[in-house]
Parts: sequence; C-alpha cells; structure tokens
Amino acid sequence: MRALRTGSKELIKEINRFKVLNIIRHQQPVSRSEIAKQCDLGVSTLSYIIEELKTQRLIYEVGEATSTGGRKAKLLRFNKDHGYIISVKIEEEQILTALTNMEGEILCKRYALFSKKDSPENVTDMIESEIHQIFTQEKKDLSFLLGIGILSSGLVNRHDGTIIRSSMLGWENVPITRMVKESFPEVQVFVDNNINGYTLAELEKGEGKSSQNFLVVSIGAGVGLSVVIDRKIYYGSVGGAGEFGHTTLVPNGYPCHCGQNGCLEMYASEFYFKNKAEDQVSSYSSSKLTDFHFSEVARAAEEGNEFAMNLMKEMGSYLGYGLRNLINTFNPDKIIIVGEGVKYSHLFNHEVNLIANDNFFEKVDIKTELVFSGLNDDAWFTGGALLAINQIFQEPIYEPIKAGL
Amino acid sequence: MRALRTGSKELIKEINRFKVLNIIRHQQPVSRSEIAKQCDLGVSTLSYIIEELKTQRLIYEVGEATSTGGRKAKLLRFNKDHGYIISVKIEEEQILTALTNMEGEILCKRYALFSKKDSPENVTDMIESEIHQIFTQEKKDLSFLLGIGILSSGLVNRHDGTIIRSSMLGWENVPITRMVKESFPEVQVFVDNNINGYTLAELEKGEGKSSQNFLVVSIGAGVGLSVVIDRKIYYGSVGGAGEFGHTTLVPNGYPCHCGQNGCLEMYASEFYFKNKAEDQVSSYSSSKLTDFHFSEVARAAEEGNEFAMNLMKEMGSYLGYGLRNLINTFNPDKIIIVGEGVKYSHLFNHEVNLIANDNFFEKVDIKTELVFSGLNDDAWFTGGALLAINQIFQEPIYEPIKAGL
DNA sequence: ACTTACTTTTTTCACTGAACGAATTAAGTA
DNA sequence: TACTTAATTCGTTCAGTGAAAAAAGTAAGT
Repeated sequence: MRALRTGSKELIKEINRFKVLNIIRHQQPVSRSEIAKQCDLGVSTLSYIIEELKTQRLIYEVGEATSTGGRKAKLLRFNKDHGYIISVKIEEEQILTALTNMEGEILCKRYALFSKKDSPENVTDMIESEIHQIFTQEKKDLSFLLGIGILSSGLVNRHDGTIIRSSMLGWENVPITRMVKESFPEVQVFVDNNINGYTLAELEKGEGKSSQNFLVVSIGAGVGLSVVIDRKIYYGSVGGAGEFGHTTLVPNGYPCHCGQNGCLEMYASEFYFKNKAEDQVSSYSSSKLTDFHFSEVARAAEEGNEFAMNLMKEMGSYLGYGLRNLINTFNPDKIIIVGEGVKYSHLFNHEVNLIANDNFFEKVDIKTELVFSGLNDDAWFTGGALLAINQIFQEPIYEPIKAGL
Repeated sequence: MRALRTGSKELIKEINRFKVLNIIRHQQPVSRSEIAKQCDLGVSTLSYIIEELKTQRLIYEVGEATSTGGRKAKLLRFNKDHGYIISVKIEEEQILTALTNMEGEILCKRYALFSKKDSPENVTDMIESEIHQIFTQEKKDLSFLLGIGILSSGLVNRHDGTIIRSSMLGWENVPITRMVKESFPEVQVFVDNNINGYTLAELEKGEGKSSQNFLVVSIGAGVGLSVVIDRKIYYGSVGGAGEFGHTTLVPNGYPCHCGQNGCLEMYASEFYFKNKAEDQVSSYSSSKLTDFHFSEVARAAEEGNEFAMNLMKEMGSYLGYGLRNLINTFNPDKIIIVGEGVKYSHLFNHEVNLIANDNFFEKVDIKTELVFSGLNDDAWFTGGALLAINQIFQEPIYEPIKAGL
C-alpha cells in the first residue's frame, strides 16, 4: 500500500491544480465557474489557479459559451501541444514508434526491423535513434519530449521498469526503462505489457469509457488478460498482470509451451488449431488445410471447409468456458475481447456467447456484457502514450514511487 | 473511481491527524519525534496535533522511552477504549454478537437463535436487542458505540449495505445496514460477506501482515474467495467479491445448486463427498460411511477407511487445480486457506501442494506461498469489528461515499 | 558531588501562503 | 433600468513551518 503524502500547503496546491487540469482535459471546453462548481473551489481560487496554468502554457482560453442570462463565460481548453509523447511497441522482429501529443493523438509513425540475434542493447539503441529521427523529421525540439511509453509482450514489472521474461523476444530481466532513460535523462519512461497498454486505450477511447470494472481478453497467438478495477489496471505481485492464458482448462490436456498441460491458451487461441489437427490426423488430412494461422483457418471456414469451421466453433466453446470462469471470478461489468481473433469473431461468436452467458451472475439476474473491441491497431500507440500521459497528470496524493524512473 | 477531495486547510488537517493516529495505532508506543520523522511533519506541528488528539481522548501519554543520549521521549498510545464496536455474524440459524474495543479485541460474546421462518425484520430486531443487552450487561453507555460491522454469507453489496442474495438464509435484497441503523442512528453500520471479514482479520492479525497481495480461500460447506490487492480487498462490480466457487472445473460435471454444472464448489468442498458417493454406489456402500460432513469423512479417513481417504485425496487434487488457476490468474504472494477444511488439512495437504505448486509462475521461479490459516473462530468477530474500525480510521482522501450509511 | 558541554525532546511564536468570501467590476439579457 | 452571470480584487483565516527557547537528559572533567 503506497503511503499517503503528508498534508501541507504544497500538497493542496498540487492536488487542486491537477484536479482542475484533469477536469479541463476530460471535459474541454469548460468555463471557470463550471470547474469551480465541480471542484468545490472558490471562484477566486480558481481564477488564480487558471492564471498559473495559463502561464505554464498547459491550458489556453478560447471562445465564449453562449450566455445563460448574464455575462458569457470564457472557455478553457487543454493545450495538447504543450509537450509530446513517444509510444513504442516492441514486436517480435520490429519496433513500432509513434509520436503523439499530450492527448495521445498520433502525429507520426515509424517502424524499424531487428533480428532475433539483436541484444536488448541493440534494440534500445534503435529506439533512441528512431526517436531522434522522428523529432528531426517533425521539426520539433527534443526538449518538448515529456514521456516515453513502451509496450512489450511477456511478464513486465512496471514498478521497476523491467521486462522480467519475454519468450517471444527471448529476453530476461531487461531493465528497459533505465536503458532508455540513459539517452533521455530528462524524460519519464514507462513500460508495461502490451495488453495492459491496449486496455488503457479502451479505458480512455473505447468501451471502457462507460465501465468501472471490466476485463480485456486478447485472442490471437495466445490468450492475454488485463483486469480493470475501479478504472485502474490491476497489477499482481510481481507487477505484471496474471497469466490467465495458463490456467488449466483441461486437466492433463494438450502440453503447453509454458511447461504445464491443458492451459487455456492451448484451447482458446490459434494454438488449438494445430493441437486438434495433430490429434485427428485423418480428418485433418482430408481437410486440405495448409497452415494453422488464424487467417488461414478462418479463410477455409468461410469457404465452407467443415474441419476448419469446427475448429473455429470448438475454439469458441473453450473460450466461452474461459470467459465464464472470468465472469464468475471477477464479476466484471463487461468483457472486451481484443486481438487478431476479433476479425474472425463471426465464426465462433455464437459458441462463445452460448457458454459464457451461462454463468453464475446471470442466474442472479446480473448481466455481464460481452463485446468485441472497436478500436484499430493504432490503439497500441494510444495505449503506450497513455501509459506516460496518465502518470504525468496523476493526482499527486501518494508518496512518489520509483516507477517511471 | 472515487473522486479525490479538493485541497483545503481542513483536508490537510484531517489527513495529517489520521496519518498520526494510524501511526500511533499500528506502532504504539511511539514518541512524538518518531512520528514526526515518519510523517515528515515539523515537530511543532506534531505537538499541536498530539495536543488535539489528547483532548479528544483518542490517545494518551504513558511512560517514557529510554534516553538515547538526551531528554527521554514521552511515549504515546492509542486509547483503545475511546469507543466500542459491535461485530455481528449472521449464521444459518443464529446470530453471534461480540463487543470489541477500538483495536478489535473481543470484550464479550453472545449468541441468539432464530428459525428459518424468521424474517429479516425479526433478525434485525434480535440484533438490536442483543446489542442493548450487551451494553447493559457490560455496564457501558450506548453513546460509546461507534460502529457496527455485520458479516453475512452470500452476495453482499457493501457499498449500499444490502444483502443481495443469501441462499443459506433465503434472503434477497435486504437493506441490512439501513435497517440496523434505524435503531442506532448515530452509529456507522457496515456489512460484508463473511469471508471478506475473515480476510480483514488475516490482514491485521494473521498471515496478511507480511503480504501486499494475497488470496483467502475458504474450504468447508462450499468454496469462497477473497482477493487482497495492495492490502485492500477487491470488490467486483456489484460490490461483492466474485463467486470463485462457481467457476467451471469439469465441463458437464456434477450439477451444482447454483444451476451450473461442474462448479469447483462441487469438487473442492464437502459437496464432493456426497457427489462422488452417489456416483460410485458400490464402493460407497461397502465403506460404511454414514454421512458426508467434513468431520465424519475425516474421522473415517483417519481410522483408515479407504473410501474416505480417497475422497479426501481427490478433493485435495481438485482444490489443487482451483488454487493453481488462482495463482496463474492473480499471481498473488500467498494463498491462505481457511474454513472448516483446515482442521483436516493433513488428509489432503499433499495433493493440494502437488498440483497447486505446479503453476506458471513456479516455472519462472516466482514462488507462491500456500498456508493454512492460524487464526481461530474469534477471527470472525475481529474481522467484523475491523470492517467498522478500518472505515472509521480511514484517511479521508476521497469524497465521502454513501457506504456505511 | 558539582560543573560544564553536549544531546535529544518538546514548546513557543512570528511567519508563510493557499483557500476563502464579500465586494467590486465586467458583460451580458429582458 | 433591473436583473443575471462571470471574473477579479483584496483583506482574512488558519494549518504548517522553522528558528529559538525551554526542558530534561547524558557524559565526561575536576
């Protein structure tokens, strides 16, 4: 439990400035009196705070509201170009880098390839070089870079900023934020697991806007889970989320790359296709399926290939069991399904709903919404940027921690 | 997400008073200068705060520390008799009531029986009467009653203080805190699920003292789960915890009283004994087992009854799978097993550990501790009292909510 | 045993500054 | 002209602050 900061004049000043700033950020354009009402601050105090924020160029005044019977209110807006954020996604053999403004709007994107042989140091150097190129290309001064958010697969400890283990990258205990910070000592650097990043995007720009407690489940080359409680992402002991993909669905089932057997990931993701085919060689061989990527199996299923259609449906049923267990365990308002699988959801949607909706809370008349994400691939960039932005504008109630070091 | 309070002189005053008070509560006896150091408050401010807390009789001065080379420090203690708390546990056919001081120490206990026919109103009246009897019996003035904590089984919404549904009691949507508060309008009243109550006791007096993130799993006439994140209990959407006992362990397995099939609760609790026996009538009938309560099956197993021993071991294996899935999903520091089953843990401990320890995080060399609760039945009372005490001494950072109304 | 020098604890007191609220000014509507 | 709403000005309030003083010790030296 993080310790609360001790009360002092500075604390109340900081709290109030951030409260005001966040109201402007999320409800712009707003008038002074509207903010004062919501904050329960005196209008005089508010004017003083606004003055300060304006001289810091964090906000600006623009236009006027229509009169409600008296003097028109001047409207305030957040200056989203007050600074810039770099969002980095580390994929299997490339890094994707984007420049965003302080609202997480993407201004420019780049990518750079690397090979499995490259060390974390090499990749960090590439990140540095990409950032420099973006800033020269966009003709912006590096002093405006306020934060860097990095998304990676695998087990990530966001508190100390290390990638604990990523089997995809073959990395272990890489202190990524510290390494990046060496090149940008003035900038706050954050890492997180990529699905948590996506979840941040859902929270601010997607399905999460209307929900306090929800889960994000990713279906693709594996199964991922991100848990949102009270609009905050839950981080387990080591700082990463859990490994829901490796809960046991079928005792003594298909062997998993993690060393266990019968993991959900082996049944409710791309892996299932290959597992099942190796299990039923005869029906497989007559099916003319050539590979087991989501896209291929989906194409075959759409063309009426019986074996592929069944693969999809069975995968959907297993996913349904996974989701049902999540619902019964977490009692979320909503589950958002994301990832490559969403593109092909029409092929297994029915089975998922059939099983997942048959849950404990349904029987007590508490509904759990099941939706597919409506965001596109830019959500990764948005999420990475939000990782930094949310920290920068966080209300400063707690003692500073060493995160984002 | 609860809104943060706006900064003001009153806020900083309240924050600091509660910070000081909580340091004294948890580290007593302490000196002024020690507190000042921890709070980062000026010693002068601290003396002023201490003076106030003393006149409010929340703390008192007692004794002196040994000198460390200069003037001896006067030591401060929390006045645990500053007020009293009532802790109520509603069981199937009785209510248990205890009086505690402000540290949750039990001063006196009572119980009163009721029948299934009694309405929630009758039971509430009984609670009122029990409280009055305790206060006259203990010769204390009712004005010292500061809080009431109620524990009930079933789905509880602690935010609005209702028992949403308890199949054991046959109650639905009972606004229990409001009903109790009618008799004690000056007193703060709180409800929670009984396992969450137990968890509070573990947090303050048990295994939880050394752990930030842990799970409490109860094994007895059912399976319960309580989730602690960052030393705070996680409450799902409706305000109750999830229903982990009703996650599907065996698709299309034994039918459960909740309407689903193959629930964990049917395999990792007392229920399993009956289920399995009905499945295997022949081996059962030769086993001479007469009933399927935990105590009976355990007794038989201890006497060497093969069928009973196997029941226990199998139950343990299923529980192991349940715990493994919890570990993989939540990545806790520790799982604490509580409830009636703990008494007989030697009969299934081995199987539980065998399966639960074979988890994802173990393979990445992150250990999850598995322990049996060391608290006794008084922990229910302690937990109920802490429900109220923790709220009363909470640092007042957030806008007040309607809880504990 | 007494003095002196040094520590640590606690209190006193003038000062600071963030929020506050009443009064004032500004800008509108009917 | 009367009323409404918005924004600013300015003296007041009070929680926290830090330096200094007071209180209460310890540890030598004589």
